[in-house]
Amino acid sequence: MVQRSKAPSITQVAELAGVSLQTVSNVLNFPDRVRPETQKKVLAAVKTLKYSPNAAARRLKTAQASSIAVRLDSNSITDGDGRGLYSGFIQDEFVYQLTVAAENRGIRVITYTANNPEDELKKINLLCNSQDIDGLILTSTQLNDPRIKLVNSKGVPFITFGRPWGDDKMYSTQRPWIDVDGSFGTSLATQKFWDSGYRNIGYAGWRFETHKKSDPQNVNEDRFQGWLDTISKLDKSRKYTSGRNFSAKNDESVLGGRKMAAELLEKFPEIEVVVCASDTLALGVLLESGRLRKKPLIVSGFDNSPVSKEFNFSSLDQDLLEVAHSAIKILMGESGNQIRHIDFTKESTKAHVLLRPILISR
Amino acid sequence: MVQRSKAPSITQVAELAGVSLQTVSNVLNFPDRVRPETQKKVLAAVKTLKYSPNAAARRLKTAQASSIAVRLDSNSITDGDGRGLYSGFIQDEFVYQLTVAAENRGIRVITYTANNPEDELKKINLLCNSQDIDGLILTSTQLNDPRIKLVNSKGVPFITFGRPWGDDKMYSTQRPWIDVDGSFGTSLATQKFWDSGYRNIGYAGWRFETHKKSDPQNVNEDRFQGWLDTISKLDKSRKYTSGRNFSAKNDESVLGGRKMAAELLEKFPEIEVVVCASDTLALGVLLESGRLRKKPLIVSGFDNSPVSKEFNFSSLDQDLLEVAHSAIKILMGESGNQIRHIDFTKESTKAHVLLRPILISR
DNA sequence: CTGAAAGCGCTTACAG
DNA sequence: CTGAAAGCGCTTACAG
Repeated sequence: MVQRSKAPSITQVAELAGVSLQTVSNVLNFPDRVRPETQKKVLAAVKTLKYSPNAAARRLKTAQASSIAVRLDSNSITDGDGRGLYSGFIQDEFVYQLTVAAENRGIRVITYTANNPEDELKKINLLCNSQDIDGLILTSTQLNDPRIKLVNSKGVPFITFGRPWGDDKMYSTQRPWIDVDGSFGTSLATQKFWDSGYRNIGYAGWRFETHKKSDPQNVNEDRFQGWLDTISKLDKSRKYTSGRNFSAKNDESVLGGRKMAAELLEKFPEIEVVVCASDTLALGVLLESGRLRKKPLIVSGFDNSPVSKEFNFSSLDQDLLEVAHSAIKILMGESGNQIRHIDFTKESTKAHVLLRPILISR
Repeated sequence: MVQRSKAPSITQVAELAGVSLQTVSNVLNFPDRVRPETQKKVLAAVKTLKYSPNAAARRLKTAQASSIAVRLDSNSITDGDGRGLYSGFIQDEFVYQLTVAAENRGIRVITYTANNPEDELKKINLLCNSQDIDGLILTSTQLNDPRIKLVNSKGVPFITFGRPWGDDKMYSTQRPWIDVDGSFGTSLATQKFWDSGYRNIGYAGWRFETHKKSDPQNVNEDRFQGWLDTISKLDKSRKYTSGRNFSAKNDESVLGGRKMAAELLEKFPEIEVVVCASDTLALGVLLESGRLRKKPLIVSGFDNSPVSKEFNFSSLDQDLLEVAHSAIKILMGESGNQIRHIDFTKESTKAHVLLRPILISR
């Protein structure tokens, strides 16, 4: 069995190149300080020895972990309530793209898991205290999220993927976030269907509580609002103000979609198209309407997941590579390789990024 | 803005506790060496200061990264060919469970990505040379996988999730792996359906080339073989030897499943049940047979993904937590917190673990 | 059981 | 442009 060979150190590179440690370090970190011939010698030695700097030593000296952490969740559903066909699609794809974006800046991504919120606080605490990370990605944030308080107390830069709905400080630079504009998405789908000549465009989404605030207070409401505002504006012949016409709400499951299709077809037989809050719901509407009628309803979904591709319906695509790049920018600024507290008042980087989904027509 | 507070060091703990560094280190790493009263003092100081050892310093000194790496793939399909409804389910769930299992042993999981095989070699090379990891998880291995050669040359312990099909050294301790027994799975489903009284049990799977070797040479063939062997044994009334009776092969897509349902129903109208190679294929068979007949065919899928739950059909479940635990054992042995080269001839840990899926009946 | 000291492999002021 | 030296925060033989 091959034993792990002791990796070459900077000392060996210096010896082989016939220069001092300092020079080797300079060639690697500040090439400008060293004249070309010396650089060449050093680089040749680096190549010969297949040298890479020892990351632990560098981290110790620079006090920079050059790492960020992100939580991973299980996609295996344990209980009975539906979570759709591919609940983790966005999260998993985001983590993938985050790793891509981080690699581009020389940053490592460390994953962690949590059984419950307290467990997560412990894990984050350890990650920060051991100085394993100098930045954190938070997903699915709650109102008054205790994780934010913790991370702030540690002075570790963070960013949330998803707006902190309902938080007073939603637009404070203390609460940087990146999100995809759901309302814009459903509006876009509605408009496109209208432009294609359809006039009876319904909506199938998730349940939410009504309240008196003027702005949407969660994702469910946000996506619904995009459809409602747009169809109300386009179609003056009906009153959509109650929000009940042509729209239905149910669980995130194929069955939920099926139920809504049945409901909508019964109440509004003239309906032609249904804008849906998710690909799972869209599939439910598609299948059930195909069963009840000869010709299924036209549907659009959300996330452009494999489901929408396999069943060939339109869907709103979130550009997760761009989401990930934006997240990294908020942690590191426009360039450079350090995770740091960005001064959003002085730099061009924005603390809040709302990306627009695009409609993939099928 | 809260600046990142300088974390407490072992020196400060020692001062507060009124002991030497050495003693603090001992309390943390070898508690037995220190008497209880001293331990108490030290632990109190640790708590007061919220001290965690600096991971970089520990790594530098011990020359152990206490980290493993695993590749992440995108689940977003770029080209036209079907990859099913949830191609990444097993991989993503495995990475999640791997993180859980690693955390239990104090090991970090680092993710990386690769655009192509050469890129992956570069990434692995860097990870090893910078001593960021001391163990590696490899998925989707190829015949004569160059990654294995590379990692072996670095002397970094590794394990593959998935058997190295066709490799001469498949059962060598130089090639440790963990896998799920697909053949056993489809056999199990076939047997259960038979026991329930069904007699006309077909199979819908992926395409593969036939060859002259006696053993299956890939996953596709392995899953097919489980059905064929079992049904041949149970049903002496027919000849299944050609492997063509009651079985069909196609792409991993809903459409592929649909095509096979149509084909099987036409050729064998008496067919009642179809054992499928995946949940995606099972859904295709379910939907198409429901369209062609009043009563859809009974199907079973593979992976117990959300698809099988949403559409309520039976599926073969891989216990990925156990897969992950086995992977960690192969890298670290039965206990302890070091990633190392296990001497499989001397320890009870096995270099090859083939887990049995269980049938979730719905 | 406890302490003083060396050293892991880097980076970085500082001096030349 | 280059070199000798200090020090990051640990762990670990070694001496008491």
